[in-house]
Amino acid sequence: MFFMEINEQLKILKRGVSDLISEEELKEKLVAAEKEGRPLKVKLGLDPSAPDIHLGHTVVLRKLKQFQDLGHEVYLIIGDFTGMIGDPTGKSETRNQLTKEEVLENARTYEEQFSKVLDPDKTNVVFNGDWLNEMDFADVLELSAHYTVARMLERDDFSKRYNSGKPIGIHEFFYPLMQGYDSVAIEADVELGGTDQRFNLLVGRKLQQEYGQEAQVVLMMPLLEGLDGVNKMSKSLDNYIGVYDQPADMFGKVMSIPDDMILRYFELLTDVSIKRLEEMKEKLSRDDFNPMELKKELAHEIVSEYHNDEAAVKARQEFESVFSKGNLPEDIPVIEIAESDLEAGELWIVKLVAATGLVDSNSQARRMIKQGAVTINDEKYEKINLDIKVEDEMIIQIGKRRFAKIKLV
RNA sequence: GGAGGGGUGCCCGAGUGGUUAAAGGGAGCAGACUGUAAAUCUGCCGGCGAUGCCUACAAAGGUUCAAAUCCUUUCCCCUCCA
Repeated sequence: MFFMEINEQLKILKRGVSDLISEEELKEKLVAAEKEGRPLKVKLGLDPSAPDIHLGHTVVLRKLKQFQDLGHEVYLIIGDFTGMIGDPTGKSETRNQLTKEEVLENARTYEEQFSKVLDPDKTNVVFNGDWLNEMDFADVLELSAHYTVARMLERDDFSKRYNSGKPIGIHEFFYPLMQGYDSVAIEADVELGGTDQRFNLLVGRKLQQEYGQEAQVVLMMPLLEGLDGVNKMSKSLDNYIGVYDQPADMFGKVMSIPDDMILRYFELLTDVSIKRLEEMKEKLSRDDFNPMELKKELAHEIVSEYHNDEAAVKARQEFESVFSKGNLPEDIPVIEIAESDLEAGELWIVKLVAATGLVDSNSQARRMIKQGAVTINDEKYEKINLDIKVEDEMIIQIGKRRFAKIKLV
């Protein structure tokens, strides 16, 4: 058959894994798969509301890719049903209920984005509405009868809310049940997820058993910390690196992570060997070693994965030019300013800075200037009662990394 | 159905008639130092061409010279009892 030797498979699959329930069961499944000549069904559930993936998501996707490369079958389950009801975890906030069209559109986007990591030809994309919509109330009751309130309250998030007097909608109990039922519906052998999904993943195991199936193996990947090195990478915290970020941007973002994240990023986001990881660890522990070098290497790896090698080399040069030597970046956003807005070719400095869109308001612009953060054509300005003669190609810089080029129209 | 508690800025959280654009902390931004790292120090952190004006303490009204603070109604949340 086409499978690699079991222990080799295990070794690959265990890399970077945070929790595996259980290794024994996974091994057994791998053995059975080989014997019966059928690939394992490996499942990942997806929320259809945020179709914009970043490197945090790729941690689990890369793991899926490993399964895929080993010849197993990957199922992406789009939670369209869930999405159309609206995820309640924002309590009083308005739920964003998605229409069928939006869900489909998002799903399309998903496939596109996932192909950055996964092999689209070997990936099955399915919608959980296909089976959840078919259930009638009796089916739902039966499903819910397989779980108890006490067990639901074991979930950290629920028990915390319950104990601190925060509301829990009954329907919220159904989210883990629905996700778990997805495993029943496709008869999953393995389900992947972040460590935050532990509860839901375990519900899947339990439900499969209740419905007379073998329990899925649960494989949890760590949640990748974002650029701050503390909170998990997420859009809402704006500490993410998007897979579509431009090379220069991507490179720069990697360079801004805290040093103690370097190894972790290498382990979870690149294919460098375990041996190499050990070497790096040793280097980093030495006092006379400047981690910046390794970080640049990391940035290079990541940029070349999502773009290409050439782009990575260029991004590095650009980075060194701009931040080590203080040169201007190559691509500066161009802001158009109408000449009719000027008075005798001049504009009040506060308005000029605000016009770049690099700050939100005149007041912010005013503050930036007062704080000495504003440079116009290499000259620093700290006074706000000043009109500036606006010229074409004028460069306005705020802080270290915000630039704009003026274009007169 | 009954009784009680509560809703403050991005988040947490003080504030119960004026001195409050609202203590304190966190996050964020900027400056210094650096390696766009960490740590540290400093400043900023609603809007407005501004020593003033406007908008803000769940929503809408009201009392008052003056309200986040008092009253009324509405909405939302929680706890206990049934």
